[in-house]
Amino acid sequence: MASNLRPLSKKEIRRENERTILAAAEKVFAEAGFGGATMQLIADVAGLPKANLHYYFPTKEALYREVVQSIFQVWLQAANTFESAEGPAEGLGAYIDAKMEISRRHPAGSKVWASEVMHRAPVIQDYLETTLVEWTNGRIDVIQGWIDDGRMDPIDPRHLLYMLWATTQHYADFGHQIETLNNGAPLSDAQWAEAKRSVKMIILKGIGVPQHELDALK
Amino acid sequence: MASNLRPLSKKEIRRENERTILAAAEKVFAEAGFGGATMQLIADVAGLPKANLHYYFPTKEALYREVVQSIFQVWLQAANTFESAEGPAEGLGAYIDAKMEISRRHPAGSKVWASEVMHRAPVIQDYLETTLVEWTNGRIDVIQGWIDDGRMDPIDPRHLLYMLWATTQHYADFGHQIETLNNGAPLSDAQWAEAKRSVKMIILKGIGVPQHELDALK
DNA sequence: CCAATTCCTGACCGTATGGTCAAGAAGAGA
DNA sequence: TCTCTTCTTGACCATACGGTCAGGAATTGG
Repeated sequence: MASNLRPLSKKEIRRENERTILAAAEKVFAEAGFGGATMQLIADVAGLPKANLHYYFPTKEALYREVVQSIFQVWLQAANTFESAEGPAEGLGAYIDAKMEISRRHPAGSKVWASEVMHRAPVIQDYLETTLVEWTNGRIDVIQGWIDDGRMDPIDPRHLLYMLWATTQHYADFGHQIETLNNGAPLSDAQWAEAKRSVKMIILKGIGVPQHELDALK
Repeated sequence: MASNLRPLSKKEIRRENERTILAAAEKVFAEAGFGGATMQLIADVAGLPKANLHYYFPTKEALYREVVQSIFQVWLQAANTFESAEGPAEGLGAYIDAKMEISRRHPAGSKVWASEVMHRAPVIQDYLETTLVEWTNGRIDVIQGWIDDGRMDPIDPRHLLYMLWATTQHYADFGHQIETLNNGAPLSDAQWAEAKRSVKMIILKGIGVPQHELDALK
């Protein structure tokens, strides 16, 4: 019973429809892959006629590109937790929390991203080569700084980053497998908390963060 | 100039063609996903007419199922390194080595597997619920035994396994991203060695394996 | 040597898909 | 109110796809 008394303005209509279509597309692309997704199915999920999708997004590729780009934005935002941190325990701990939360709240987005990269990034290769490379190099400098300050072991920062990405995104991308191994049930709040705790503990301890800093994380 | 003097027997022909087709299919499914892959493209890669594929594998789904199952076998085999181990350093260390080697040698297979699971395992859900569950529970017992013996910290074995899977498979599934971040070049022998070393060190130290056991790993 | 069986493949078919279009409905702006 | 622009959508189209099939070639087994 949504009260739609006042008719929507054209601008509102456009914004609303684009949002609806993008949400439906993210879901369908995640579940079926780019090749397996059909415009008809996306339209059905969005509750709009197929021709209407093509009014807002000229081609399937264009729609897909928008989906991937919006995911990349979310991804980059989480990465900011890194910046202001004062040391590895705080910085990496917050980063892990943020990425785990994304895996929990936006599993479809994570899957679309994974699928895109697995297929050699046909539509966002330029992003990888520019934004991602810059971001990564910046974080490598931060981590190297921590190493130079003796706040963690001399780990190759790249492999540490890969491990962070892999582990946190695994909970979204392989969520179905995890669910199956959890007797078919999604992880409960407590299980998610335990997952975060385990990941943080293993990694932070593994890179040589002093015990008293770990204790401070609760 | 392969010397094909003696004509192949029917059985050899069948074995050879099935192998060729499965190899081509694995590659194409990995690169394009199930929905994006076409029988025509698989046929081209295999160097056979499309109709010939349908002679050996009745449908696209049947061919795909064979590919996924063969990957699952490789996966299970690597898992045996676990069994005979005498402690976490040796057992998990060997397991990580084995899985990293699979990621390096069979990236396409890993990608197909990842894609299948991401799409909620439409064709191998029964395997997940039987073989994988059994295997996982067995390893959990092994790990729990190590914990009970005080050979490692009391980590939830499930999340440790997820981290192992995620991290090792990441080098295959996200190999393109890693390559991009490596100036577009594949990892060298030395870089692969360093990756293995980093992963093993972080995880084993992270779960509380005593330092002298880590040193023993080189 | 002669069936019987297995293998091979070009041509073909029905369907589903991405995309188009024309004609109308609905706000916007004056 | 009247025009202009934006939005909506059923019907349509060309193509590409998975799959079929008939008929010939090759190998097998007796």
